[in-house]
Amino acid sequence: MSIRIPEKPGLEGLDERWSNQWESDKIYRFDRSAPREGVFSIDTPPPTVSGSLHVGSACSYTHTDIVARYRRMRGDAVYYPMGWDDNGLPTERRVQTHFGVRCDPTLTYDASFVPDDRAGKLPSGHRAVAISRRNFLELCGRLVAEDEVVFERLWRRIGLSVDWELTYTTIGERARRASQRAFLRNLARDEAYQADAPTMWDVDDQTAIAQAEIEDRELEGSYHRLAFHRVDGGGDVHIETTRPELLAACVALVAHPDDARYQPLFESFVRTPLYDVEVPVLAHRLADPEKGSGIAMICTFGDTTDVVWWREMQLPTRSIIERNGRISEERPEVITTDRGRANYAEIAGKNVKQAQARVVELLQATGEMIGAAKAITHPVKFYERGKRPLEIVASRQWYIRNGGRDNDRRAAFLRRGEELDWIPGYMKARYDSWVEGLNGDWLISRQRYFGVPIPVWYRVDAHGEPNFDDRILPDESVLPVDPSGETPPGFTDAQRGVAGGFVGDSDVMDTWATSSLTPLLASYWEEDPDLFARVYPMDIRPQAYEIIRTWLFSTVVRSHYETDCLPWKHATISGWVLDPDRKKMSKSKGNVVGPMDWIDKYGADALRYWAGSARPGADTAFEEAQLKVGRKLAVKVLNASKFVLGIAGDDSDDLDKICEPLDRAMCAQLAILVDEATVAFEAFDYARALERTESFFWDFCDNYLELVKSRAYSTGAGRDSAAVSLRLALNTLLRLFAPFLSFATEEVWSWWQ
RNA sequence: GGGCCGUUAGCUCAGGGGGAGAGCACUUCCUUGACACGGAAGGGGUCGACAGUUCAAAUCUGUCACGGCCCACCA
Repeated sequence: MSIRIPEKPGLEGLDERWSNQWESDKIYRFDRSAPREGVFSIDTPPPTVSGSLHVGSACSYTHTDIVARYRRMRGDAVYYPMGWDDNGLPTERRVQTHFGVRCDPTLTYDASFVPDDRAGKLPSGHRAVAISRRNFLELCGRLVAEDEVVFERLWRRIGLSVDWELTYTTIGERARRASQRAFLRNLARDEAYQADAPTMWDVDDQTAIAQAEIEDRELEGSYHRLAFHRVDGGGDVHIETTRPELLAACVALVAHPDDARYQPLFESFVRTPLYDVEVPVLAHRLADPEKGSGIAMICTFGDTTDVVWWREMQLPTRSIIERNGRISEERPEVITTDRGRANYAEIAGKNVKQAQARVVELLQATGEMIGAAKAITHPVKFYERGKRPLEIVASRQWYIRNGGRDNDRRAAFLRRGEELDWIPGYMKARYDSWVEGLNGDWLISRQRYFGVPIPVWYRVDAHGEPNFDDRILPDESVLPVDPSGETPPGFTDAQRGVAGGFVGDSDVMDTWATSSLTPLLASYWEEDPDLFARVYPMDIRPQAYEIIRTWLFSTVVRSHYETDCLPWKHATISGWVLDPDRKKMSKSKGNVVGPMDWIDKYGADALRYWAGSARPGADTAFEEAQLKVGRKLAVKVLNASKFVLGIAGDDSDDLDKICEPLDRAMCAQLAILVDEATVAFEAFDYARALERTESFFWDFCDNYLELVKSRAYSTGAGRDSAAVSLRLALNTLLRLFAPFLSFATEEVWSWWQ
């Protein structure tokens, strides 16, 4: 044994040195011979690489690393992969702004295309260059490759003990293959299906959106009171609406069956203002007598209640909003009067806002709007990344059954939630309320480009029309496929889009449809059965609470279908990192704190310490002061270790030499600490383990070390007792600290071993 | 409308039936040979409010208030 202790130990350079050493020694490689019961496997969240890196990411990934390091010290073979979520709309958007391009799938590939790297810095008037789908996808791939390098550098720097041979991306070939394979199996088992139905639609991104991606925002709006005219000449019926621009899409009025005011009108007809279309007055339980005038107009489609009414009462479809958010140029056929046509021409081609303003002017001019608009604020549905309210558009989409329309499945998924060990336990309530509140199946198709293609072709009939019920599916062995570029078996490319030929499904799957497979993907499902059996189902899913309804739930759904079990035993849910003013950090607010600068200033251990003090599930404010405390602690560990090893570096570990009462008392306390920390770690309460260890350690330094100093410098049995005790304490404390202060403890270990 | 979490020192938070705690900040002092990126001493709180259970409540129960969040509704 040789002890080489630096004259003046310091933290400078430890992060770089040890993270490089760990990688070159490959000490975090998974042991593929470990039996399942000796494995601890982690379904690492693949970070969205186009997202911003802030200390929140560093914090939650450190939590998982703390757990991983603890399990490894307990003797487990830790399976700790890393994925990159590069698939999806965030990347497309970044490519669009970064390179100043937009995808036009009608263009052909231009191999000589060179993007303008300065485009992102050009003035906003700069027009996006239209490029082919393939060119666009190439740029996506190029940008995410750069992003992934930045992420990996950060993860290594904060000391994540990831097995860097186990990386995957959600757009990579393995992910596309797994995602398409899982989809085809869902389809074969009737867990996936296609339907032409009204769906929530983002008019800017021009794609359908799933319920899980929708959020409410409070918006200014106003009630407009409109006069419908009774066909029997009995006068007017007044309704109130926040969306007068949809008047041309009105298909009925509706009131509650028990509402005496409107009972005489049920089954009679009224004429719409401006357009003179006759619509029925109907009764339905969902009509609320308390709202507005108690009678509402049903439009196809103003909100989700309209969809319910439309479906349950089998009303006609009279859509006027196009996929781009503008009023259709094509007038509904039912508008036949001259003034109806003229009034429609006034709004055709306008966007929703413009159309609303014009409709109100027209209504005021005809006197069919009663009084002034009443300003209100009301919740409006938005795509969570969107800028304009969602519209409801009828379109053909793919769905996966998630219990939203099926009580047996819903109950099965609620039971899966019961089976799962939630940390902290109260996070389960979010899962339950989400599953209980589902109002439809999971819409997985997106009318976008940078995603996993839906692996389906359709036969084209003799008239040249695709028959969406006549599907051609690829064999699993040829996956992944791109139906937009590849030809189904038995066809030639010349038959694409022609009568008797085929067309490829042009949609891609939503990114959650692929990331819901991370436990399968990371475990090499169907690719390495031996490995899969050793690591799946996995032990933990670490993630943030805000994606319980998306990532966690959808993963439970997919694993339930594919492997008939939970994908993991425990879900460790981390909180948010807030800025020092307790506001959520977000790029748009400009309050994002980047981790690298802080690591440069205080060291990775300081950041790990700060992260380790955050309790599972709790929001944490970013505090520079805590980094200073962490740094101070790491320095203290180095100095105390230098002292202990300076005295007892060459002593034995013969515990029988511990004879002094003071030493024995300290060792007894140490044993209690180990028990407490172990219990805490086993329950994933790393913050408590850290707090107990830290508290013991400072007391150890300030009191025990001072008391024992003179004896330790002397000779005889008392000195030996002190020396052996010091070695034991240091050895133990280094282990307890190692999951947190991984660099400082590794440094000390290297002096000693 | 239903639900979850929180409210303890100036700040960040731990504790969880019987002494009100830690770190930071603040005050005073100490270049003692592991460490000045250190150490010693100290001031500072009716533990959100009210009621109940109990010999005893910051801690358990209930009600309420405030803050944050989730779900539903959203004409």
